[in-house]
Amino acid sequence: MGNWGVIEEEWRKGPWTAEEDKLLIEYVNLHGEGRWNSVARLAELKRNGKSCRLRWVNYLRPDLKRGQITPHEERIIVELHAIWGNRWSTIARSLPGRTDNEIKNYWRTHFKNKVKKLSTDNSKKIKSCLLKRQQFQQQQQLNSQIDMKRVMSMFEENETKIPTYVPKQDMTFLYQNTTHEQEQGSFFYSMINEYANMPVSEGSSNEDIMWDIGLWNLDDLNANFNTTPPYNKTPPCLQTQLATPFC
DNA sequence: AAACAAATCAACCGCCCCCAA
DNA sequence: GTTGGGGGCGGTTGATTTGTT
Repeated sequence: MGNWGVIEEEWRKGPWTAEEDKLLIEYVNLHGEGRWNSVARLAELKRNGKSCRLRWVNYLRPDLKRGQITPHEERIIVELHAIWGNRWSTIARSLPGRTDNEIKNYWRTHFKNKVKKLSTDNSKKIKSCLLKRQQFQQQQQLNSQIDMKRVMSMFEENETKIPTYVPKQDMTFLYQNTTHEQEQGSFFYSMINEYANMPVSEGSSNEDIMWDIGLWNLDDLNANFNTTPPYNKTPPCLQTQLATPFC
Protein backbone atom coordinates (compact mmCIF):
# COMPACT_ATOMS: atom_id res chain seq x y z
CA MET A 1 0.00 0.00 0.00
CA GLY A 2 1.95 3.00 -1.14
CA ASN A 3 -0.62 5.72 -0.74
CA TRP A 4 -1.26 5.75 2.96
CA GLY A 5 -2.43 9.13 4.10
CA VAL A 6 -2.40 10.70 0.67
CA ILE A 7 -5.24 12.44 -1.05
CA GLU A 8 -6.82 10.25 -3.67
CA GLU A 9 -9.87 11.24 -5.62
CA GLU A 10 -10.41 14.11 -3.15
CA TRP A 11 -10.94 11.76 -0.18
CA ARG A 12 -8.19 11.15 2.30
CA LYS A 13 -7.32 7.56 3.06
CA GLY A 14 -5.18 5.77 5.56
CA PRO A 15 -4.71 6.25 9.28
CA TRP A 16 -6.72 8.92 10.98
CA THR A 17 -4.94 11.83 12.61
CA ALA A 18 -5.79 13.15 16.06
CA GLU A 19 -7.13 16.28 14.43
CA GLU A 20 -9.48 14.29 12.21
CA ASP A 21 -10.68 12.30 15.21
CA LYS A 22 -11.37 15.52 17.04
CA LEU A 23 -13.39 16.90 14.16
CA LEU A 24 -15.40 13.72 13.87
CA ILE A 25 -16.13 13.55 17.60
CA GLU A 26 -17.24 17.15 17.58
CA TYR A 27 -19.46 16.50 14.63
CA VAL A 28 -21.13 13.48 16.21
CA ASN A 29 -21.59 15.24 19.53
CA LEU A 30 -23.30 18.04 17.69
CA HIS A 31 -25.35 16.16 15.12
CA GLY A 32 -25.50 12.61 16.40
CA GLU A 33 -24.68 9.47 14.50
CA GLY A 34 -25.82 8.96 10.95
CA ARG A 35 -25.76 11.10 7.82
CA TRP A 36 -22.10 10.25 7.49
CA ASN A 37 -21.80 11.62 4.01
CA SER A 38 -22.51 15.10 5.26
CA VAL A 39 -19.63 14.89 7.70
CA ALA A 40 -17.14 15.87 5.04
CA ARG A 41 -19.08 19.04 4.26
CA LEU A 42 -20.08 20.01 7.77
CA ALA A 43 -17.00 18.94 9.68
CA GLU A 44 -14.51 19.89 6.96
CA LEU A 45 -13.20 16.36 6.99
CA LYS A 46 -11.78 15.09 3.75
CA ARG A 47 -13.05 11.60 4.49
CA ASN A 48 -15.90 9.84 2.82
CA GLY A 49 -18.95 8.83 4.79
CA LYS A 50 -18.02 5.20 5.07
CA SER A 51 -14.62 6.01 6.43
CA CYS A 52 -16.17 8.33 9.03
CA ARG A 53 -18.74 5.77 10.08
CA LEU A 54 -16.12 3.06 10.37
CA ARG A 55 -13.82 5.23 12.40
CA TRP A 56 -16.62 6.16 14.77
CA VAL A 57 -18.08 2.68 15.12
CA ASN A 58 -14.79 0.86 15.50
CA TYR A 59 -12.67 3.34 17.38
CA LEU A 60 -14.20 6.58 18.61
CA ARG A 61 -17.54 5.49 20.03
CA PRO A 62 -17.51 6.28 23.75
CA ASP A 63 -19.11 3.01 24.77
CA LEU A 64 -16.34 0.91 23.29
CA LYS A 65 -14.68 -1.51 25.64
CA ARG A 66 -10.91 -1.31 25.44
CA GLY A 67 -8.46 -4.02 26.23
CA GLN A 68 -8.18 -7.70 25.60
CA ILE A 69 -11.06 -10.02 25.03
CA THR A 70 -11.77 -11.71 28.34
CA PRO A 71 -12.11 -15.48 28.68
CA HIS A 72 -15.81 -14.95 29.31
CA GLU A 73 -16.15 -12.96 26.11
CA GLU A 74 -14.15 -15.54 24.26
CA ARG A 75 -16.53 -18.22 25.46
CA ILE A 76 -19.47 -16.20 24.20
CA ILE A 77 -17.78 -15.71 20.84
CA VAL A 78 -17.14 -19.41 20.51
CA GLU A 79 -20.68 -20.32 21.44
CA LEU A 80 -22.28 -17.76 19.19
CA HIS A 81 -20.01 -18.61 16.30
CA ALA A 82 -21.20 -22.18 16.62
CA ILE A 83 -24.71 -20.87 16.12
CA TRP A 84 -24.25 -18.00 13.72
CA GLY A 85 -21.07 -18.77 11.85
CA ASN A 86 -19.24 -15.73 10.49
CA ARG A 87 -22.05 -13.33 11.21
CA TRP A 88 -19.75 -11.07 13.16
CA SER A 89 -22.15 -8.19 13.59
CA THR A 90 -24.75 -10.54 15.05
CA ILE A 91 -22.18 -11.88 17.46
CA ALA A 92 -21.00 -8.38 18.29
CA ARG A 93 -24.48 -7.35 19.36
CA SER A 94 -24.18 -9.79 22.21
CA LEU A 95 -20.90 -8.32 23.37
CA PRO A 96 -21.48 -4.75 24.49
CA GLY A 97 -18.55 -2.52 23.71
CA ARG A 98 -17.03 -4.89 21.18
CA THR A 99 -17.18 -4.33 17.45
CA ASP A 100 -17.72 -6.84 14.71
CA ASN A 101 -14.29 -5.92 13.36
CA GLU A 102 -12.67 -6.64 16.70
CA ILE A 103 -14.40 -9.98 17.05
CA LYS A 104 -13.59 -10.92 13.48
CA ASN A 105 -9.92 -10.08 13.99
CA TYR A 106 -9.88 -11.94 17.27
CA TRP A 107 -11.41 -15.01 15.74
CA ARG A 108 -9.04 -15.06 12.81
CA THR A 109 -5.93 -14.66 14.94
CA HIS A 110 -6.94 -17.00 17.73
CA PHE A 111 -8.84 -19.72 15.97
CA LYS A 112 -7.84 -19.75 12.36
CA ASN A 113 -4.33 -20.79 13.36
CA LYS A 114 -5.81 -23.77 15.11
CA VAL A 115 -7.74 -24.52 11.95
CA LYS A 116 -4.56 -24.37 9.87
CA LYS A 117 -2.75 -26.69 12.23
CA LEU A 118 -5.63 -29.09 12.39
CA SER A 119 -6.18 -29.00 8.66
CA THR A 120 -2.72 -30.36 8.10
CA ASP A 121 -2.62 -32.74 11.06
CA ASN A 122 -6.10 -34.06 11.04
CA SER A 123 -7.28 -34.45 7.50
CA LYS A 124 -8.52 -37.94 8.33
CA LYS A 125 -10.48 -36.62 11.22
CA ILE A 126 -11.97 -33.94 9.02
CA LYS A 127 -13.09 -36.52 6.51
CA SER A 128 -14.54 -38.51 9.36
CA CYS A 129 -16.41 -35.46 10.56
CA LEU A 130 -17.80 -34.84 7.12
CA LEU A 131 -18.86 -38.44 6.86
CA LYS A 132 -20.54 -38.22 10.20
CA ARG A 133 -22.29 -35.08 9.16
CA GLN A 134 -23.48 -36.75 6.01
CA GLN A 135 -24.75 -39.69 8.01
CA PHE A 136 -26.34 -37.33 10.45
CA GLN A 137 -28.16 -35.56 7.66
CA GLN A 138 -29.36 -38.82 6.18
CA GLN A 139 -30.50 -40.02 9.56
CA GLN A 140 -32.23 -36.75 10.16
CA GLN A 141 -34.06 -36.96 6.84
CA LEU A 142 -35.26 -40.44 7.66
CA ASN A 143 -36.41 -39.62 11.12
CA SER A 144 -37.67 -36.13 10.77
CA GLN A 145 -41.38 -35.71 11.23
CA ILE A 146 -41.03 -32.05 11.80
CA ASP A 147 -42.73 -29.44 9.78
CA MET A 148 -39.57 -27.38 9.21
CA LYS A 149 -41.47 -24.40 7.96
CA ARG A 150 -43.33 -24.25 11.20
CA VAL A 151 -40.17 -24.61 13.19
CA MET A 152 -38.36 -22.00 11.18
CA SER A 153 -41.23 -19.60 11.63
CA MET A 154 -40.80 -20.15 15.33
CA PHE A 155 -37.14 -19.42 14.83
CA GLU A 156 -37.99 -16.18 13.07
CA GLU A 157 -40.46 -15.22 15.77
CA ASN A 158 -37.74 -15.62 18.35
CA GLU A 159 -34.98 -14.15 16.24
CA THR A 160 -35.22 -10.71 17.81
CA LYS A 161 -34.44 -12.29 21.14
CA ILE A 162 -31.57 -14.48 20.11
CA PRO A 163 -28.97 -11.87 19.15
CA THR A 164 -29.11 -10.45 22.65
CA TYR A 165 -26.83 -12.75 24.51
CA VAL A 166 -28.17 -14.62 27.44
CA PRO A 167 -26.14 -17.20 29.27
CA LYS A 168 -26.47 -20.58 27.70
CA GLN A 169 -28.26 -21.98 30.68
CA ASP A 170 -30.83 -19.22 30.37
CA MET A 171 -31.55 -19.90 26.74
CA THR A 172 -34.11 -22.35 27.96
CA PHE A 173 -36.50 -19.41 27.88
CA LEU A 174 -36.92 -20.13 24.20
CA TYR A 175 -37.39 -23.72 25.05
CA GLN A 176 -39.93 -22.89 27.67
CA ASN A 177 -41.77 -20.44 25.48
CA THR A 178 -42.88 -23.17 23.15
CA THR A 179 -45.95 -25.16 23.85
CA HIS A 180 -45.65 -28.67 22.55
CA GLU A 181 -43.14 -31.16 23.77
CA GLN A 182 -41.91 -31.94 20.31
CA GLU A 183 -41.61 -28.29 19.40
CA GLN A 184 -39.60 -27.64 22.51
CA GLY A 185 -37.06 -30.09 21.29
CA SER A 186 -37.38 -29.31 17.66
CA PHE A 187 -36.72 -25.61 18.04
CA PHE A 188 -33.18 -26.19 19.15
CA TYR A 189 -32.98 -29.04 16.77
CA SER A 190 -33.85 -26.76 13.92
CA MET A 191 -31.00 -24.47 14.85
CA ILE A 192 -28.60 -27.37 14.69
CA ASN A 193 -30.21 -28.74 11.62
CA GLU A 194 -29.93 -25.46 9.80
CA TYR A 195 -26.24 -25.37 10.56
CA ALA A 196 -25.64 -29.02 9.79
CA ASN A 197 -27.34 -28.67 6.43
CA MET A 198 -25.27 -25.75 5.24
CA PRO A 199 -23.87 -26.84 1.92
CA VAL A 200 -20.18 -27.45 1.46
CA SER A 201 -19.21 -26.26 -1.97
CA GLU A 202 -17.20 -28.52 -4.19
CA GLY A 203 -13.50 -27.92 -4.13
CA SER A 204 -13.51 -26.59 -0.63
CA SER A 205 -10.17 -26.79 1.05
CA ASN A 206 -9.83 -28.48 4.38
CA GLU A 207 -9.63 -25.08 5.88
CA ASP A 208 -12.88 -24.01 4.24
CA ILE A 209 -14.49 -27.14 5.45
CA MET A 210 -13.30 -26.57 8.96
CA TRP A 211 -14.67 -23.06 8.85
CA ASP A 212 -17.91 -24.45 7.63
CA ILE A 213 -18.03 -26.98 10.41
CA GLY A 214 -17.21 -24.21 12.81
CA LEU A 215 -16.66 -25.39 16.31
CA TRP A 216 -19.13 -28.19 16.20
CA ASN A 217 -17.93 -31.40 17.58
CA LEU A 218 -19.96 -33.93 15.72
CA ASP A 219 -18.81 -36.67 18.05
CA ASP A 220 -20.54 -34.79 20.81
CA LEU A 221 -23.49 -34.23 18.56
CA ASN A 222 -23.93 -37.89 17.94
CA ALA A 223 -23.17 -38.91 21.47
CA ASN A 224 -25.15 -36.38 23.43
CA PHE A 225 -28.00 -35.24 21.28
CA ASN A 226 -30.89 -37.31 20.14
CA THR A 227 -31.45 -37.18 16.44
CA THR A 228 -34.80 -38.81 16.76
CA PRO A 229 -37.91 -37.48 18.43
CA PRO A 230 -38.42 -36.58 21.15
CA TYR A 231 -35.54 -34.14 20.92
CA ASN A 232 -35.05 -34.03 24.60
CA LYS A 233 -31.45 -32.96 24.86
CA THR A 234 -29.91 -29.58 24.56
CA PRO A 235 -27.55 -29.29 21.61
CA PRO A 236 -23.85 -29.41 22.43
CA CYS A 237 -23.28 -25.73 21.82
CA LEU A 238 -25.88 -24.88 24.43
CA GLN A 239 -24.72 -27.30 27.05
CA THR A 240 -22.99 -25.95 30.09
CA GLN A 241 -19.81 -27.68 29.07
CA LEU A 242 -18.41 -26.02 26.00
CA ALA A 243 -18.33 -28.09 22.88
CA THR A 244 -14.76 -29.07 22.28
CA PRO A 245 -13.53 -27.15 19.23
CA PHE A 246 -13.23 -29.44 16.24
CA CYS A 247 -13.38 -33.15 16.05
C1' DA B 1 21.40 -5.44 19.44
C1' DA B 2 19.76 -6.81 15.11
C1' DA B 3 17.13 -9.44 12.03
C1' DC B 4 13.41 -11.95 11.14
C1' DA B 5 8.75 -14.03 11.93
C1' DA B 6 4.34 -13.97 13.78
C1' DA B 7 0.52 -11.70 15.73
C1' DT B 8 -2.44 -7.85 15.98
C1' DC B 9 -5.58 -4.52 14.40
C1' DA B 10 -7.11 -0.30 11.85
C1' DA B 11 -8.79 0.58 7.63
C1' DC B 12 -10.34 -0.33 3.04
C1' DC B 13 -13.09 -2.74 -0.55
C1' DG B 14 -16.92 -4.52 -2.82
C1' DC B 15 -21.26 -6.25 -2.39
C1' DC B 16 -25.63 -6.03 -0.67
C1' DC B 17 -30.05 -4.28 1.31
C1' DC B 18 -33.31 -0.77 2.64
C1' DC B 19 -35.88 3.15 1.87
C1' DA B 20 -37.33 7.57 0.35
C1' DA B 21 -37.90 10.48 -3.62
C1' DG C 1 -40.46 0.65 -11.33
C1' DT C 2 -36.11 3.13 -10.95
C1' DT C 3 -32.52 5.51 -8.80
C1' DG C 4 -29.41 7.09 -5.48
C1' DG C 5 -28.14 7.91 -0.74
C1' DG C 6 -27.12 5.72 3.47
C1' DG C 7 -25.49 2.19 5.88
C1' DG C 8 -24.40 -2.87 7.20
C1' DC C 9 -21.62 -6.67 6.39
C1' DG C 10 -17.79 -10.06 5.60
C1' DG C 11 -13.40 -10.48 3.50
C1' DT C 12 -8.93 -8.71 2.88
C1' DT C 13 -4.82 -5.84 3.20
C1' DG C 14 -0.82 -4.00 5.08
C1' DA C 15 1.39 -1.16 8.81
C1' DT C 16 2.69 -1.70 13.35
C1' DT C 17 3.78 -4.20 17.41
C1' DT C 18 5.51 -8.07 19.81
C1' DG C 19 8.08 -12.21 20.25
C1' DT C 20 11.91 -15.19 19.01
C1' DT C 21 16.34 -16.49 17.42
